[in-house]
Amino acid sequence: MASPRSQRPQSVAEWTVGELRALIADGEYPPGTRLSEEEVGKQIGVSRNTLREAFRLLAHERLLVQMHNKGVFVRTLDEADVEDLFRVRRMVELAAVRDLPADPARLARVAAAVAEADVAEAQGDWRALGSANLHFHQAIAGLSGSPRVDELMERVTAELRLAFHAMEDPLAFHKAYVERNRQILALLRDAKPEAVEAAVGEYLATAEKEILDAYRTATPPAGGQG
Amino acid sequence: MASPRSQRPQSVAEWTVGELRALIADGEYPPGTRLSEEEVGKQIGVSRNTLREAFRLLAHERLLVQMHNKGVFVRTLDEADVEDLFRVRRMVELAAVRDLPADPARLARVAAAVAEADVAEAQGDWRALGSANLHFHQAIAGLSGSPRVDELMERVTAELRLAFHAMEDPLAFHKAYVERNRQILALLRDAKPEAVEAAVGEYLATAEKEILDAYRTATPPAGGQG
DNA sequence: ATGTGGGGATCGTCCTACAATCCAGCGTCG
DNA sequence: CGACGCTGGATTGTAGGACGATCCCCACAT
Repeated sequence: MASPRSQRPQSVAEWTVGELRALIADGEYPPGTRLSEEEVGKQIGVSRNTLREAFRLLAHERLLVQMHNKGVFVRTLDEADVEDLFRVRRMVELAAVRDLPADPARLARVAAAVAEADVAEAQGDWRALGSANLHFHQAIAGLSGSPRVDELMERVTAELRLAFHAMEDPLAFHKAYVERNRQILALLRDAKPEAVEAAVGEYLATAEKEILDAYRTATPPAGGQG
Repeated sequence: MASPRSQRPQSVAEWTVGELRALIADGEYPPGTRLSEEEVGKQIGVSRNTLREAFRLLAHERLLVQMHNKGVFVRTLDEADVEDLFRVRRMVELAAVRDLPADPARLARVAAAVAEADVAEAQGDWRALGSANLHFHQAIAGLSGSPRVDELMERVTAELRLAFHAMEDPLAFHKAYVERNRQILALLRDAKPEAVEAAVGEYLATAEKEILDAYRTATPPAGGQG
């Protein structure tokens, strides 16, 4: 029944978490959607118990919000959320590039993300392009070599993806950053920490502004859920 | 039945999470302990379903580890964990004091933590003293004014607490940092960012070294748990 | 000493049950 | 005609039972 997007689920509950995460990221369940336990359970083929375990986890990751006796909803980010997410990104990404590791092999993941973006751009797939860009920045954060930072960044990007759905022209939005990321990679290869830090900082400022502008332009859907 | 350490549980599952967190932090369930679903469920008075929701959450927070078909165990930190935790602390705490907010009112929480430590030290309660010290550093991180950083730091300190149980003389260990924290508070009040950053950095280096030394001295309990 | 095969215990998952709560629709009353 | 309040249906929150799968311990045989 469920799509074969999964890996090798060690447990049904874990698999369910991944499945839901993917469904949310892909916009199958857009922000604001109410996820009925019975319905979703039937749809992806797990019991209510297992599903509730997954819901609780994803709520903890801020991808869902649980409203007592009313159900769980896909999270809708507000401006404060976006600002906070970028605050965290600044902290994480700038710290990562500030103390650059001597090991250039670590740049492989960064380079891979750039290549991924090229493919996605060629295909005009904005969702894949957005993912590629996020992967790029996960790789940047990954330069710190910290498992916990990696996990944090994964959560941050997952949340940020929720904001993408608010963009008017996602393809154009994401396209603008491909070149920028390529330049950052070049600076990383040249081992110029200050230049990298400046470039990443500038990137983050621009992206934040652009997303916030989109938020302020769009009619606030009013449906308060927090 | 369960102790009145809880707050205002919006749901039993949530309350259970808090309860377990407290039991682990207090050393009631020391690292390595196996938590039987049936046993714990009976003990704190929740059904197995609810308990499993809580377990899954705490495993996600790295306070527990779930081993397939073998049960959940209280996490045991290894050296790499401690190093990573301090890596994150450096990133978070140094970033927080680097961009100091002009608002001195934010220092209230920091000051409160110092006072808390004084009380705990006077009473010779090492657990309370350890908590106070952690609260101090949560307050430091809180200077960033980011909800997500706050949450991250809460998780980091919860994990770090697991390491405290490995210390030989916890009271002496924690005592050493009270004065240090008081000095940091003074520097914060004087609004001397560089000095604060240096002091916090030095603090972290010392604490990390001390904990790691304790780990290397203690006989490695060998019980690998994933 | 080593290998093998139960047997018991626990986990993982699903299912059912039921009180608590919310929501929509409807009727009553001002 | 609009506001209020009630009832009924639907959904959540939690408990509890069922059952296969898996692991661990131990007796037993080689």
